[in-house]
Amino acid sequence: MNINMGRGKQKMELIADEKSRRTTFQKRKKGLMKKAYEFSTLCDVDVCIIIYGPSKQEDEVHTWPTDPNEVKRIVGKYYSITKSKPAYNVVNVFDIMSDRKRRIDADISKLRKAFYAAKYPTWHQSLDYFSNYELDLLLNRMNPNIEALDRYTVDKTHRVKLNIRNVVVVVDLVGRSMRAGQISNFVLKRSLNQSPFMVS
Amino acid sequence: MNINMGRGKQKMELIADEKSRRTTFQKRKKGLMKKAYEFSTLCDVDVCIIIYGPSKQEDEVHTWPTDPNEVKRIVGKYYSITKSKPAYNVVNVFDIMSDRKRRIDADISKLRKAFYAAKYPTWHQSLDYFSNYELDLLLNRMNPNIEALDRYTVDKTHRVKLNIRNVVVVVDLVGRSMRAGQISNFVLKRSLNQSPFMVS
DNA sequence: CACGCTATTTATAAAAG
DNA sequence: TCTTTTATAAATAGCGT
Repeated sequence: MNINMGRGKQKMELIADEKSRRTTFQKRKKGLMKKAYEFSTLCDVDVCIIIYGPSKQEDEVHTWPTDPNEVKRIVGKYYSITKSKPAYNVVNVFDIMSDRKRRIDADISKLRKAFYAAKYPTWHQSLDYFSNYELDLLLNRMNPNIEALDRYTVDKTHRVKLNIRNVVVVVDLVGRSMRAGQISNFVLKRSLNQSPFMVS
Repeated sequence: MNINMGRGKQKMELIADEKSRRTTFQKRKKGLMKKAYEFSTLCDVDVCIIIYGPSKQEDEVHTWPTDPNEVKRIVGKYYSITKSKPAYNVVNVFDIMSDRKRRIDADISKLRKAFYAAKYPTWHQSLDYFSNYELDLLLNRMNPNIEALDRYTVDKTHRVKLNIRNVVVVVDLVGRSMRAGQISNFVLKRSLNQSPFMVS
């Protein structure tokens, strides 16, 4: 056996050698994950780490926690915290929408039935968090029935309009029992690199 | 001086004593951040850490990188990677929308002018990333002029519809020169805990 | 390339100031 | 309560199998 030497401190800069860079990536990724786990356990705090592998492979993403739902939850919390304070001119939806609501109610009712009939009971839950990920799932679930749904909505004031340029529009017409101020929930998702898709 | 002892390994479980838990939180947070920095530097990878403080204070969120835009960028990447594969029935927007586009074009043109006149040049940039955070900023900027904008959109097919139940709808009518397939960009943001707001 | 090994450097729990 | 110190545990870079 040789005498080991030269494992000293290294400069804090990009590791030039690709081989050792990959090795270091693996080791330190593991270390970071472990630290996150310990930190979370010892102090009982929400921690989330997202790491991208050095390759261009899209599937090379590593997270802690592993569960995408947890990642989403923690990230969502971040967004709700860091968002700028709304400075809206608040309009009383209840009053202004009242007559429009009446006009739309009948249609909504039909739509709601149609949608429930389509058996997407998880939708409500999905909407409880702002989540690009979940909206995607939702969209995928909806898609087979969008045409049918659309037949109900064509030419209605509240219809789904369109999706252009990687902007996908989804309309939640389930309506949540249409309590005051709840006409319908519009959920739109803009995602990059997405195929053109349209609800006409 | 006393002889130091008892700094040994500790059980991997919640630290009962609040005082030392807080101390550990600070120390390990710092350590984790440092690790993330080193990792990112040595291996040139995107890393993002989000940590919530143990208190209930909403502003107790710590991230690495510190820059919210970086956090947003990295998180956005995560979403675009983990999203389920779209299984859309792709419709050729160019064809189907062509005549509707013609009808709408004139209005869009007016709207675009109105909007540019309102001097929100940053909007385009904002739209380059899916970002709850940025959409908030955008919405806040738009708000003072939404009424004016709305006057143009009332009763148009492409008007902003409404926001109910913490779902905020924003319409980008800038139109990006209305190239084929680009009617307009609809941007909707659903954010929790937000005041009722409506564009009627 | 995936594992061990070990010299060193780091991180950090607890004590001290 | 904060800051610094110190003993110990962990992490890990370079090497070998």
